[in-house]
Amino acid sequence: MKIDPDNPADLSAQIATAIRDAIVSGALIVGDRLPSEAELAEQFAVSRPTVREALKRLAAQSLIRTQRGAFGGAFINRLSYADAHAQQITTSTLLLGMNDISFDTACEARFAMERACALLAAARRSPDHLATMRAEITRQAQPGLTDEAFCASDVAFHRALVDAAGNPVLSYQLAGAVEAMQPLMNMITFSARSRDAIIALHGRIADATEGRDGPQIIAALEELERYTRQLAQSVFNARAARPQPA
Amino acid sequence: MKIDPDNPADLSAQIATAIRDAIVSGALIVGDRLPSEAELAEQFAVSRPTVREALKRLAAQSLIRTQRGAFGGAFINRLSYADAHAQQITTSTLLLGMNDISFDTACEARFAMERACALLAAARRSPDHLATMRAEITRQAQPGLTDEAFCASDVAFHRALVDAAGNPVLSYQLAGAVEAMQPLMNMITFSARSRDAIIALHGRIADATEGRDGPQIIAALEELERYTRQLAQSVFNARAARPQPA
DNA sequence: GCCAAAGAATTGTCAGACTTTTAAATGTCT
DNA sequence: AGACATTTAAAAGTCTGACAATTCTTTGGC
Repeated sequence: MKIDPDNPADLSAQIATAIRDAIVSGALIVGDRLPSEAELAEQFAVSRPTVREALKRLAAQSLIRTQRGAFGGAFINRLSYADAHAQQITTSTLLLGMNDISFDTACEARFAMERACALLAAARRSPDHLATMRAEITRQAQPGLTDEAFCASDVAFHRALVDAAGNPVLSYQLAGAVEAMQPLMNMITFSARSRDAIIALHGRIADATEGRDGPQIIAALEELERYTRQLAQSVFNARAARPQPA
Repeated sequence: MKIDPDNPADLSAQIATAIRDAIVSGALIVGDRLPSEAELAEQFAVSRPTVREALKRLAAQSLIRTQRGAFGGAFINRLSYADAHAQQITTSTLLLGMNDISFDTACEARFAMERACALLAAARRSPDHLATMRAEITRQAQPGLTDEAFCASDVAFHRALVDAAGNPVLSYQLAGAVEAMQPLMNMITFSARSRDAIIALHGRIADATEGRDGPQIIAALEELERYTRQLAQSVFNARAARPQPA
């Protein structure tokens, strides 16, 4: 592992890249301990703060974890599903928030991916997943629920459907698509009538999942996508008609 | 933006979280300049190295970019598709590499998501996407091609299909699924016969895309998934029968 | 008016010191 | 001998102060 002092890029970035490459290539494996900061500083011929900046870069991506004290140090971290999930969601949320992506585009992607889970979910759903879905539907029907809580429950419902597919990789990939939509969905005000419509569709999805009827899940999801896009459209129209001054 | 000095977590982590939250919540928007390191150090009542470690964490996630010189500093970065892609691929690759996920699980997820693009790709494909697909098929048929180059072309082919769906969010989400499979696929040795079979299926996919026949794309993808899993199975069986000593 | 040089702001890097945490090693008592 | 307290050493976490490199602005000269 070497770095080039003449490279215009930050030394800390170079060191981080060198170590990251070693991890991705398999030269460093989960549980391995990196040399101490002082040793790394010596190896790369840089100062300890520079090494530390590099390590913080890796820590930000959950690639390493550090432990203080004797026999502490930096250890190669097993990237857990939870960590990957979290990163995926942050990245997706920022991507959607910063690049004026239309609601339609995001919505289309999200439902296209969710429909991909339908057949697997129909085949593999457990009573547990069904129970979660039913529970969230019940919650969504509660009268005093804020829009934000309604959205959160909506996400939980759909995550249960995705998890029912029984494929952790799929769950991880979908997390970004489903959860990153939440801030966009939060912009919508859900009237009692629109809530009823959504809850009815959720009911259809839950029924179809219980009956292991994949195509029916897909049909309901398609309808839900249509309805969601229409709802968003009307919100945007209303907003355009009455431009809110700051 | 405040931090808690009594919190056992690193100060740099706390500062990074505080700034990240400000970005995600929209308090800081693209192009904004953060205060200089010295000013941040004063605001948070920590030293400059600590602030720098926090900034490096954010830089690792492409949330900020720094610029030297007068009127330089740290600026909120627009998270580009390219950056998001790259992060997605690294995360997915590591997740797959570190968690002994079975080939079948990864393969299932990847094809489930790719099939989700089929209908959109059929509706929206441009001549450009078709040309890329055909070109990659031609490359795959070349005799002297290494297994690695074959895999790379395979990825390029599938990415063209995904891009044909004309939804950048979908392309971004799929990037992880498709590209992260590559290291796993590289473990397979492709005989001339298996290459022919794959190329034939790629041909079917290209034809169906040209003919805007979504269901046919899905059917071909399903067959490709079956064939890929069978191929991997035979490789693993062969390996199990003749355990390679180190 | 244009070009070159000086100046100032800001990040990048270094050296050294001190603090805090942690686990191993050692010692002590029952 | 075994259990518990104490010491010790290694390592990350943090701070201070300094200097180098970079880059924009301003000023001076022509």
